[in-house]
Amino acid sequence: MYLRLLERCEANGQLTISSDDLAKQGGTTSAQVRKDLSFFGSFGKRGLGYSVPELAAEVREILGLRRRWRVSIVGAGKIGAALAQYRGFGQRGFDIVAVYDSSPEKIGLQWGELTVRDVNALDGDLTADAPDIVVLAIPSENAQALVDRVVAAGIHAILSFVPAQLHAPADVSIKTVNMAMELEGLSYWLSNRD
Amino acid sequence: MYLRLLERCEANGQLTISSDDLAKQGGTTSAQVRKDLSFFGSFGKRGLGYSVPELAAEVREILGLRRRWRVSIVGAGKIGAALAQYRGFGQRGFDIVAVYDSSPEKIGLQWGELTVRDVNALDGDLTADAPDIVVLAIPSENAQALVDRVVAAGIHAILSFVPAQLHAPADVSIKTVNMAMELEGLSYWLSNRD
DNA sequence: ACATGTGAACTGCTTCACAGCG
DNA sequence: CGCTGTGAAGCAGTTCACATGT
Repeated sequence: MYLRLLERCEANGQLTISSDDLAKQGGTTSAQVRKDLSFFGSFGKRGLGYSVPELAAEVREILGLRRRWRVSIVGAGKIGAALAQYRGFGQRGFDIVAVYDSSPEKIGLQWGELTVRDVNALDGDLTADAPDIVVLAIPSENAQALVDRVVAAGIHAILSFVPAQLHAPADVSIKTVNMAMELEGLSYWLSNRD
Repeated sequence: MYLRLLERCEANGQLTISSDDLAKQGGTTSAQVRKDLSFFGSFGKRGLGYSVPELAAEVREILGLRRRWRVSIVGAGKIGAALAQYRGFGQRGFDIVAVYDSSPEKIGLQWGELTVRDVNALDGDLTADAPDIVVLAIPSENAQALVDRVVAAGIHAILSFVPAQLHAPADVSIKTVNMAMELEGLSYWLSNRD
């Protein structure tokens, strides 16, 4: 979140920013901002605040965004398509290098630079020309089996859009995006607001 | 998450489940499960565990899912399309009642039951035939202005796919789904794993 | 014997408040 | 003087451990 705020400041040509400003824009408190950042180092100048470009560079460094990351998408359905064609990822350092599907109707489709590949080619690709991150945009049924395959191939980072609980060893990070769960959170909010 | 696990148990015809089972499936601990549930009431039977259908009903009640919710989507781009055409929401109690866009090429398109409407009609629709939840799937530039309009019309729940920090009064809940942020989290994980 | 519900202990995160430095 | 960096205090969420009920 800090990186997003800082990039907007960079775009505006703002050179310096205080923890209080960052807090207001991010919806937190200045103490929170200072504690968050101080976990990683002392980036500010007393009496002045933080240098916007310097702090942005530090945050990028912390997040590991000095390099680019290779991302493969499994599942060429609606979500897979939306992700594959979204420009924003490239801008943020994530290159989509392959898309896979199991359906004969999808395999071979040309999506811009990408050709939808047969998911049977996945295991081979994962060892020959491995991505860093695998995105899962497939139905729940096959999801755990696919996680197992991907983990076996040595992948350590998965972004899942599957509405089910997936399991993996501790050295693999699975981030799950579940829109139904977000909506249920709003349902709870609406029901208990007075 | 509990609701998802319980629904799978229901589908399997499992009648009863222990906090320990729920914990294993959900990746937490049995104490965690019991504390979570006990916040809302005493749903279990000592020596037995929880009745799957009873607990599922309780969780649905807690989440406010005894009724259905009306959802409007603003933005008929890739994400808006994926959401509008996704079957899963209807199954979980969320009915998509309208889709809006500003582009003349999109307005009037027929998406299944839905016709893409002019976003200028939004403010009128929000008062005449208000949805409960508004989903934002539009570019960052216009997002805050749209939040303001939606809030002014009395909406209290927003699900945003906009990669920017949005602000609203305390009586409005904004849930943000930001895929770039999830990928950055994975980047951090990959960079700091050893 | 089994598994819940819950005070008590513990852990980690947030907020406070101020010394220290530009 | 302004704003950071940080111990200390405060708060919230998690884990422990056991009394309690079936």
